[in-house]
Amino acid sequence: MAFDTRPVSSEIRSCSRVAANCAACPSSRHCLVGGAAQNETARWNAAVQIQQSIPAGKSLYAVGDEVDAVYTVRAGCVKTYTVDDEGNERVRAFHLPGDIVGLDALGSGRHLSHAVAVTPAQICRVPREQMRKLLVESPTLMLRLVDRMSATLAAALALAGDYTADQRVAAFLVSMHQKLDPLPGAPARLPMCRRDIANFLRLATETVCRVLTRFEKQGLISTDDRAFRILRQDALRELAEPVGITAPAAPVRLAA
Amino acid sequence: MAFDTRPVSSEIRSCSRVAANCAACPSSRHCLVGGAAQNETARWNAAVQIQQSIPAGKSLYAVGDEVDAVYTVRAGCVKTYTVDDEGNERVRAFHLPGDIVGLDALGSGRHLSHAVAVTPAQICRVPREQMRKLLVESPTLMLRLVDRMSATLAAALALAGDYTADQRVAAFLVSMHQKLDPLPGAPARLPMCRRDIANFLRLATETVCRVLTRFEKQGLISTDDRAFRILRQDALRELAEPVGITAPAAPVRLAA
DNA sequence: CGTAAATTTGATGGTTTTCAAGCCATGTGG
DNA sequence: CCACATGGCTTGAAAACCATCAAATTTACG
Repeated sequence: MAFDTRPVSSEIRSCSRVAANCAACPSSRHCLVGGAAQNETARWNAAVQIQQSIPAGKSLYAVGDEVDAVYTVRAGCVKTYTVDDEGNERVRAFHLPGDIVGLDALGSGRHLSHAVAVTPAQICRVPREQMRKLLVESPTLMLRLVDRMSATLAAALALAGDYTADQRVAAFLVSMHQKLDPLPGAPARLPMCRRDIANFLRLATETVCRVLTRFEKQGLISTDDRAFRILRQDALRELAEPVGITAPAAPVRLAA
Repeated sequence: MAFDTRPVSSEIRSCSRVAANCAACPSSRHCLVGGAAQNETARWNAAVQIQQSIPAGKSLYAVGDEVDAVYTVRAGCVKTYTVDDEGNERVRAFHLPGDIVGLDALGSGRHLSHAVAVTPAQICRVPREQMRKLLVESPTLMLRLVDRMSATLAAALALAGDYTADQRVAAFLVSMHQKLDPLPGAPARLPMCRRDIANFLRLATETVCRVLTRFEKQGLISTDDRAFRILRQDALRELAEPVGITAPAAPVRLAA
């Protein structure tokens, strides 16, 4: 059991269930509604039923569960994974603030993966029907969603190629740094343990570890436990480029 | 590269039309319409505009081409592949009799991959609009199509995992033997060269070669150039099982 | 029949995994 | 407060596995 007992923000500890308030949400700039017009934010806000604090290690849903809602991550980190015939866990994705969890099975109606909080997390719950209605009413949201889903698929397929450990780890660092979006000068802190990173990248834990130490020795990054800074973004991006999971530096453009 | 990749599609459109006759097609049992009711076969037959022989190495379409039709393979083998930034070819799939080629981009309207005949091939051309109409009119066809597409996606994702060369080759042999479906006692003959197999499986050509030789020494298969027999299906399937690209022995069952 | 391509085999090297051990922080019970 | 256990992280040594390089042999085809 991977409980993470680091101190968390008072915000997360205090509220278990509160009324949604997207306009004041600190993660809005990462969220699907971020930058949406006033009335759309309001509509979204009305659809979001519940904000809930999830302790680290707790499951949001399991394989086979009926899909009755999708979730957006407001704070913390949620991982989704599958389990094969032999019981081996296989991390499919890490979901950070603004990401949507639970879209994998909107078609079949039943979840194809497990979702577990990696760190204490705050999530917003959007009932399935509300979500569907929102998307029909708002072309902008729909476009954003399609954009995200295709990006997710591309990221999943990107890991399919036969890349070196260096390329995978570099791509992971760049991608994570981008998503974590730390304040200028501040380090980014990875929410997940090395084992999960390795599993996600299809590498041995030791390999991830060794690559990180080498990157640090080469002056590409600096690390301190789970926190890291990118010292030479150009070199790291060049390494990561063939993997192609890194979005361009500019924020995702949306179709008009 | 000895392949003549000049596009053939204009030739296909302009050449004299051969009347399709699905009822008499030797590949019907592999085809989407195989086993369909009489009237559905007739509808499909009416939609199929052209049967055309394609010489080995000729291109059906290229990346960026407008999607104006889908094709079904009647005989021979067609491979689809993408080309990355560095010009490296990457085989996505081999299409055998009954398979549908060109579905990759029904949404975007432009092909995302190249399609080339690996051997002399016979293909049937179904214009896009006809295809769409057929699917709307025939729920059975639609179900069959969805079934095939999900199987294709599963196969693509299966190769994403980190499997050993033995597992990959075993899975390939089992899968191909199943699709080639040789007469009892007869060997199956692979239509594609070792290089394409290796590319598809993300292995070096020499590795594929060595694994095949070893499999033969171990008595799992017998080979003669591109032809092969499976001598110990159980052992081969056990090897291939983690990859999971092999359908169950029974034919695919369709919802009523 | 001869050339080019495809296939096969051998030798070598690099990358990654595996096995093993040590370090460090955290938590528990005496 | 200390001894001890635990789990995550790191490092080292060895082996497995596969790619690469090189060359021999076979096959395809004009």
